[in-house]
Amino acid sequence: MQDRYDPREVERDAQSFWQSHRSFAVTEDRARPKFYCLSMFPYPSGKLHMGHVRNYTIGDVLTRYHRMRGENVLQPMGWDAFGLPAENAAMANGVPPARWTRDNIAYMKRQLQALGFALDWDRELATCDPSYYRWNQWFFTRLFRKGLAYKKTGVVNWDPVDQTVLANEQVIDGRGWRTGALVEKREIPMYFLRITAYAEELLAALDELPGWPERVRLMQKNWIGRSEGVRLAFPYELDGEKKLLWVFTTRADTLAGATFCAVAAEHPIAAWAARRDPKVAAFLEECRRGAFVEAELAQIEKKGLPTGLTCEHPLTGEPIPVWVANYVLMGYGEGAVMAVPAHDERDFDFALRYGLPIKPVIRHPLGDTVPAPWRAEYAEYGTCIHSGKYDGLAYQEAVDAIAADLRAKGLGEKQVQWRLRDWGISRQRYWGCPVPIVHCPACGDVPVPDEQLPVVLPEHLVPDGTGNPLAKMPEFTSTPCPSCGKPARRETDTMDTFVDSSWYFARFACVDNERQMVDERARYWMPVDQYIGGIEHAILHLLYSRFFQRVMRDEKLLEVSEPFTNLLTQGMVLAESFYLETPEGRREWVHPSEVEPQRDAKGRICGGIRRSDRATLAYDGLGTMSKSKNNGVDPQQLIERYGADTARFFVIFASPPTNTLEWSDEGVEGSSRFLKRLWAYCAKFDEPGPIMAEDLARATRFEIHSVLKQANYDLSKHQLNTVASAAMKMLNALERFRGGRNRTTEDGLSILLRLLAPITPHICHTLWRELRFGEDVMKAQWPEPDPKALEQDEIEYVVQVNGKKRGTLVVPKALESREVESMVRASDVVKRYIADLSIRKVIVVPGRLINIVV
RNA sequence: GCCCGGGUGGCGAAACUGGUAGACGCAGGGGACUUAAAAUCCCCAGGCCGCAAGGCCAUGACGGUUCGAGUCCGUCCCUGGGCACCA
Repeated sequence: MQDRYDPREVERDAQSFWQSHRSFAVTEDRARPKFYCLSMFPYPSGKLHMGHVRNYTIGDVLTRYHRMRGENVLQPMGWDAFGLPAENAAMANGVPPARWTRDNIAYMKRQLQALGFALDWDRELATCDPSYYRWNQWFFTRLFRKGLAYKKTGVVNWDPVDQTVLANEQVIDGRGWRTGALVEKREIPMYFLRITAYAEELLAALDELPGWPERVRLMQKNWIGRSEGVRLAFPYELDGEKKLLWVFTTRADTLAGATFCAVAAEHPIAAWAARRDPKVAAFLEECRRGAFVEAELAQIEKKGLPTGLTCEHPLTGEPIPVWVANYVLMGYGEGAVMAVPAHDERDFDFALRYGLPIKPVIRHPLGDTVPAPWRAEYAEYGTCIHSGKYDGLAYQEAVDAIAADLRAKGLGEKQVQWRLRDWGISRQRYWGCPVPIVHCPACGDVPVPDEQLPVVLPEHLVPDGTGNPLAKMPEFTSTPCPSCGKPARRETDTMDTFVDSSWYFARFACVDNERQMVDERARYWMPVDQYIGGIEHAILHLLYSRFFQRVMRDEKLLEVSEPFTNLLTQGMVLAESFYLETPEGRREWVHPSEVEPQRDAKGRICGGIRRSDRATLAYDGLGTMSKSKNNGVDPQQLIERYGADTARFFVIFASPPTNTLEWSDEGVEGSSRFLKRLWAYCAKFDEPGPIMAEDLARATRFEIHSVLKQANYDLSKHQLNTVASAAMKMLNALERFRGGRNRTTEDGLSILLRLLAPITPHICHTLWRELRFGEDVMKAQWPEPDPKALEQDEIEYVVQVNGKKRGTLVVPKALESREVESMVRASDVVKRYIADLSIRKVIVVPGRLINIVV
């Protein structure tokens, strides 16, 4: 065996062993428990980033651990290959997205292979392959026929110069990223998936996902957002016609305090008002150019105008003015609200601003009045006042009574409202899965029949930023209607890439099936037993996948309802970012490795200096590594310099998987040092050494097995950083005894190598063979601590006086608490710290600690 | 703004779900080896006071519960993620 650790050689040998033995190819095997371990597939952006390395190393550690436990483990890999960056790259370089994407896949695949992941590459898939996306299309047409996919208008960002739809990401400060033009909202027809039909089930089932982090379940719960309330109507008359303005409220108990109503800018009443009043029209125009994403919408100044319409209070018949306000969302509830300024903060601000009446109707903790400024107590539940017959009622009683009365008048009823909206999947973009619909002047929207699928996306096009190139391609758009055969137009919208990623995990089971979306094998492998991916996907991707899984279940394609039994959400890899503001106001992002950070008095980074030219840079804080901010650390250099095992060990050791990881290059060196030390220890393992004294052997054995016990516990909790620490502790324990193979060191080293094998598989593979422990460490049995090695005759108690540590006491193991107590009363510690004070109480925590209260 | 996390030495972290705060590492200091350096090995190391024994202070801040709080409760500060067309 070589003296020097050469990762390149070790990794090449191990990888070729796995390849020639087809070590990671798996098939259905009902004799063993199956374990489907999946990491979120990457978008092929060019090269792996640290987040990928972290994600896939965590997944690989769990995969190999479960394999060594004798389970039938599937770990596949694929590519989330459609998406916007490919179009951007195409525009920048004039290369078709297809070629850019496939080149990236080839490069990133080599990187994944270099990292030695135990992947079954036979199952590789890319969502941009027709063999994959045809099943998106097939499934869509089934949903369309069932009404679970449907068409309605939706709002998009419109760049009036490029005449194109922009993604939210492409809108910067309200302007198009390429043209700088003010972006407008535009309503266009789109296809939606009826996820709201599953809202109730998606919510209820969260309680039966013990393998998911509590916080993810909570986020999903809040996202789905079930609220119980009352849908009620304010009658009004328009052009001699009686009409109803419907609103939804969770606070029907405050109805008597409603002093005005407010409608969203997109509400029909707002449109009506705009036709009569140019000021309203201008306001709507302003809203149309205003914020689009919810985060901005929630922070804009609350503004509004009277529509000129007055309706009746449904209880009192009093006149209630109707306003249009920019804080009312068309997408939630009825697109209109009743405003109760006394008990709702937004309504309160709005009423103050426009001098609208504020009428308190709830007795809150601060009293019966609501003087400005706003206090959170005003919104609390309390008993009704100034509410006529409802006075004195508590929240629920009031809601029940009011709902019943409204119902009797036909002006309202209790309703469950969801925050969740249907999923708009149409994208006016080229590089995606074509929506399989043909528009026929005679037959309407006709789904493409199964035998004509897939609708193949032409791959040679290069988008130019002015709309979808498919729309300019008659060979694509002109097609006979599948229903009547007359000339018709093919839909050019493509699907949201979240559709692709909502079921790929099932397809890995049967990538080669050309006849079916999924088959028997998918029913064997599903659900995914362990899913691993970034916390940033906690809501959308995971919710869409849960929805898809249920629809597939209802289509009798799969049996289970939940796609992912256990979920590990890894923390993001963060890095600092710095930029130089150019004279034109653009930001030129400078890579952190080229920056000397500058710190303020508190030691916080507040800016930076570029090393090359001493330019002063602005600091943009810590954030996720991204191309746009030029702050990514390229793992390739790490792998080339230190080898895959060091890179793997480091990302596992640096931080627990769920923590965010603030990247720093220091520390990698230590991981490399540990592997070199391990190698050096093993290289001398067979050299003769001194005879090991019995008590040293016993102590070493105790150390190894107790560390192993803890490591196994940590593994079960997925706390992998301490498993890496455990391996280091084991090597430290073995090194205290220098050289020589004996029963103790052999036992210890074989445990160490097996414990470490999932993290650094290459070096462990080689050492396992070199030291003749066996043929393949991956086939070795997972180590369990020997209870005999853990036995101890004596226990060391910590002795505290009034909760402060004052000493220790070694006590024979078998003693009862009472006996321990009398021993401690006679001990030096008591003599020294207590002297003549009287002992009030002695608390003995068995096996651990004694606290004397004086 | 709303929803969900996190905050422990100079740095990454650990602490068996209320019981010895800082395991294991990184960076640092000292030493050995070397002509020298690198590599490797050994030792030291939370802060303050003290020659030492030892004492006091310390888990973002301030309160609370408890014999005992990094851990539980309350308020506040800082910070990361998500907010539906980035993936």
